[in-house]
Order: sequence, then structure tokens, then C-alpha cells
Amino acid sequence: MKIGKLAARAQCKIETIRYYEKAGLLPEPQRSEGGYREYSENQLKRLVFIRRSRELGFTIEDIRTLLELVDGKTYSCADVQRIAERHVTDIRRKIADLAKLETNLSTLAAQCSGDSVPECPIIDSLFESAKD
Amino acid sequence: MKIGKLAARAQCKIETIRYYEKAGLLPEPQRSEGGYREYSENQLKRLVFIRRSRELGFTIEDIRTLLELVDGKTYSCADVQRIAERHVTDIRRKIADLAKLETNLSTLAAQCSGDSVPECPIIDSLFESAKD
DNA sequence: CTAAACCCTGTAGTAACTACAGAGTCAAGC
DNA sequence: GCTTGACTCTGTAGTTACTACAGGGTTTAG
Repeated sequence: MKIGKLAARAQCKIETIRYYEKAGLLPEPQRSEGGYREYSENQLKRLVFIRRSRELGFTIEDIRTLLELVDGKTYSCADVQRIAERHVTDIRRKIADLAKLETNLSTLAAQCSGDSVPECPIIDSLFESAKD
Repeated sequence: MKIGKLAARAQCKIETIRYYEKAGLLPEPQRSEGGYREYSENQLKRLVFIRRSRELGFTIEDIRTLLELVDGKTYSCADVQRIAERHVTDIRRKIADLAKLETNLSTLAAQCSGDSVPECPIIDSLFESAKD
């Protein structure tokens, strides 16, 4: 199958596939006489693996590691679990940061009068130098 | 004061200040004979405003808008509130996305045996084509 | 046989910085 | 007077994970 078909079946863009190839996540595929990339079902599986990993928020680096483990057939469940748990920790930290932000910002927004006057607690607070 | 002092007092890097200048958030300051940037206390206040806005997660574009409102002295509390509330909505969406991710990923990680065997529910799930 | 649909490479753009390289300026100490 | 070190300057390239062209070549349907 050619790259367009692969992209449609894997639900990603053609450029993204070429990007993954350059990044070393997908091996260079065979080429047709005219120089077109030709993909197999296995390549499709691999691409879906990559897409799903990205949807779970793994970085390209993480995915490279996961694929190396898979390719080397040397991976253990524990290796993968370790990568996943580090990632979960990251996500939890991000959530906590955003939650703090949300609290701060909605507190400030709630203090706004909503009037068309040039006095605004948000602006005032941004100009203050102190910080909690 | 020169850029190094400004950076120290505003708690940001020298390069960041020059970046903000290029981005149009900070006006081009006066120069000394030798060509060094010279800053006033007002410039410091403005930079702190920018830094604090960034800490609250506003984009450079948002900050440009806020500063235009402030500079034009035409801003109303309602304008600012609108920008802030759009941002809060963004943050809430991001939190929800991350929370979903966290649930998925920690469910998967919990299924891992943690053994040094090459069978792993995470890898298996990534290779599946179906998706909820 | 030609026009549309597909594919190719390579480069530049995105956000918000950060990190140099290679050069110039300034103040203090000897 | 000179040197050394700390500071600053501009300009460019790198970061992440793509996306969007430009300017070509290939394939296929009518």
C-alpha cells in the first residue's frame, strides 16, 4: 500500500509518517519503480502503535525506547511499566500545576466587576511585584 | 540599569528580555554610549507584569493584547475578564484531557505484572487497532 | 493522450524561549 | 598603561512534534 492509504488507515497525515521515518520510529520502506514508498500490514501496525502511544502522551523519545524494547525482544513488562509510571507522574504534576493556575485565575476573574471601567483586579495583581 | 540587573530583579534571563523586546512586548530601551540597553523602574514593572502573566499561563499573544489595553488606557475590566475567562476554559479542558490520560495509563500500568517477562498489557494494548 | 490525483524532496513555519559564537565595552587592579 | 574579567552586543541555531508549502515527478482513469 502507498503512503496515502497508510495514512488513511492509521488516521494520521502523510507528512507525519515521513516525519516518523526521519525520526527513526518507522524503518525506511521499500520503494516502487517510480520511487513511491510501499508499506506492509506490519508497518501499519507499527504506525498505529506509535499513534496510540502519542495519544497517551508519550514523547517521541519514550516511543523510541518502547520500540527498541519491542524490536530487541529483550523487553520485560517491568521495563515498560517503569516508563509508563514515570509518565503518569509527569501527568499528575502537570494536572496539579494547571489546577493551581485555574484556582488563581478564576479567583481573580471573580473579583472583576465586569464593568466598562478601567480598574481591574487582574491588571492590578499582574503589576504587583509580590508573589505567593 | 543594565540588562543584567534588570534580569536579576525581574527573575528572568537576559535572552528572554531581548526576546520580549523583539516580540514587541517591551519597547526598545535607550542605549548607553557603548550601545548597552538602559532600563528604568517602569520597564522593570512592565517586565514583571509579563513574567507574572506567563506564570499564569497566558500566551505572548494574550499578553500583547493585555498590554495594548493597558497602554491605550482604553481597557475595561470586562475586556480583561473576558480574556481571563477564555484562558480558564482552556486550562479546564487541558486538565480534563490529562485526567483522562492519567486514568487510562494508570489502569494499564496496574495490569502489569512487573515481572521480567516479555508479555506486557501496555505493549499489547498499544498494538491493538481498536480504540475507545 | 491528457488531466486529475497521487507522490517525491527539501525547506520553513509554529511557541516561547535557550544556548551558543564571535565580537565589543567597561571597571578595577597592578 | 595595560590587562583581565565581567558584562554586553548581534545573529543564528536548537528545542518538540509536527504542519504546510513549493516545485517538481508518476500513475491512472476517461
